[in-house]
Amino acid sequence: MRRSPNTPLVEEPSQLELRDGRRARGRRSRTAVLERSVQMASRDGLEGLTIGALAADIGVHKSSVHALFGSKEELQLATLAAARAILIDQVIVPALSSDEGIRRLEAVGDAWFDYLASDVFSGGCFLCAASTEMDGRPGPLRDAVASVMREWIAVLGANIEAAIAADELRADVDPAAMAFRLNALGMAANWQRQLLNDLTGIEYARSAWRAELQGLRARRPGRRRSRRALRPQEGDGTS
Amino acid sequence: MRRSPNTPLVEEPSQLELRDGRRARGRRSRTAVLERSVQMASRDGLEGLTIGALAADIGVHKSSVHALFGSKEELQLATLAAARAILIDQVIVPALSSDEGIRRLEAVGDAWFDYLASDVFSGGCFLCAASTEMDGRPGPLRDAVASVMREWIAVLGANIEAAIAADELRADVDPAAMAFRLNALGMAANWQRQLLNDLTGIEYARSAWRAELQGLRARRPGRRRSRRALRPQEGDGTS
DNA sequence: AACAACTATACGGACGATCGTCTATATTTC
DNA sequence: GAAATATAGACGATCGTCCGTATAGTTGTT
Repeated sequence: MRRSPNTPLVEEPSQLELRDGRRARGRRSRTAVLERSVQMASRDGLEGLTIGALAADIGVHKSSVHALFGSKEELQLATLAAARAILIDQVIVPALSSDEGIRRLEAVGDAWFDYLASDVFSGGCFLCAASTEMDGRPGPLRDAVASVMREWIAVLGANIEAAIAADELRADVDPAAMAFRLNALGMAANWQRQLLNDLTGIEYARSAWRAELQGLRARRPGRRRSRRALRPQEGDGTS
Repeated sequence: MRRSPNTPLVEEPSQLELRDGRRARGRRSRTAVLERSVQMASRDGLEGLTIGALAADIGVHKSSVHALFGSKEELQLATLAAARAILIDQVIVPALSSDEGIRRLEAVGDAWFDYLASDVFSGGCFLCAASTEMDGRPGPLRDAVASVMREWIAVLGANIEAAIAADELRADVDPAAMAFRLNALGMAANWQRQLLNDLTGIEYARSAWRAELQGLRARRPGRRRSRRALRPQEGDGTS
């Protein structure tokens, strides 16, 4: 496919455009590239992402893609940022309508597992893949991945703390430990779905996520349950 | 470093040699290559593993390494097999001295977390990395990774079933779901240790692993506990 | 025991393909 | 006019693979 020099890579402006200092045409082209690069990177990894294959996929010259981002590392960082935006849109934003604390943790879990079961990324959870891919080598890309994951863990931890403060969770719950366990469920669910083509892991994780929230309820539980003193549920996660 | 043509890549025979149909000299050389390739692949991934870099690391010509395995894919498969052998040696074998069921699950957990905290692989748990790396693309390599992981899950599941049969775990425990949760703890522990350089995840996982085994004890618990009816412990994993 | 035939290694060098990057140039946009 | 965008083409580096050749190790024959 040959195009006359300097027609834009996309015609229609996307709704995902970020307001940076650059011009509108390039912004749209960058967004269009990133929409493909997140998919490719979710399958082949951030390192397996190549400018040539990406350009061929879009139908554009290699140097055009390169020029838009300046270097491969910048492309990788932009791809990571785009994936983060998608994750926030898919998992965090839907949960913001629920009250902070237990309810939002439930909502985040629901949204996360829906997202893991969906095909938002053709190669599975982008950040799960990027985490294990980048964890061995130093550099700004690894730091960026770690930063995003810290954000995610912090969201879980903050809501656990809020739940404790609101007496929705027992006071002796360690927020960091509980956030670790909740996060572990999603990562393993993504692993089982992607590698073994098995969706039951997501259901196991859903059950275990609920059990974790139910099992550690404080003596005075939230609105939903009886006001009488309640023994903590044991919850083995098998529905 | 120049070597006269056809001196073996290693002088001393290793104790890890497999008895295949090939000659002894090449077998030793292959083993020597694999000792390095598992380390490189644990850092850079199975796909990031390159014959050239591997040969340079050992101090051998590129074509020598290639000839020993025939193709890069064969090298990758052999590297995976070598990593599997190391994992078995580090995690499974030490637990075989414990009785099947709860005791072996405890032993496997201990060995696994010791292994995850160690530097057996410089890039972290080989199979955790290979799982998320390969899960997007079809082929024999992905199948091999999936096969090894199925083995691992099956080991957990078999011991959970044995524990149920021996009344060490409650009869209503779903073995597959519990194996999923146990596996999730290790994968997340490896993730936190490698990406965030934080060993506390391993301690969270240890506690949660113990809590999982303790919390789902059957009414008639094992030798260690009182014979009186015992309420299942709730166990939030915070020590 | 000696020798030849043969196979498995190991090396050196080359192949085409693809990688990221750079330069030059044309066009659009501000 | 200046800055940004897009194309075309080339660069050296590295990728996996292959070929030719030399040697070591084994096997078979005498």
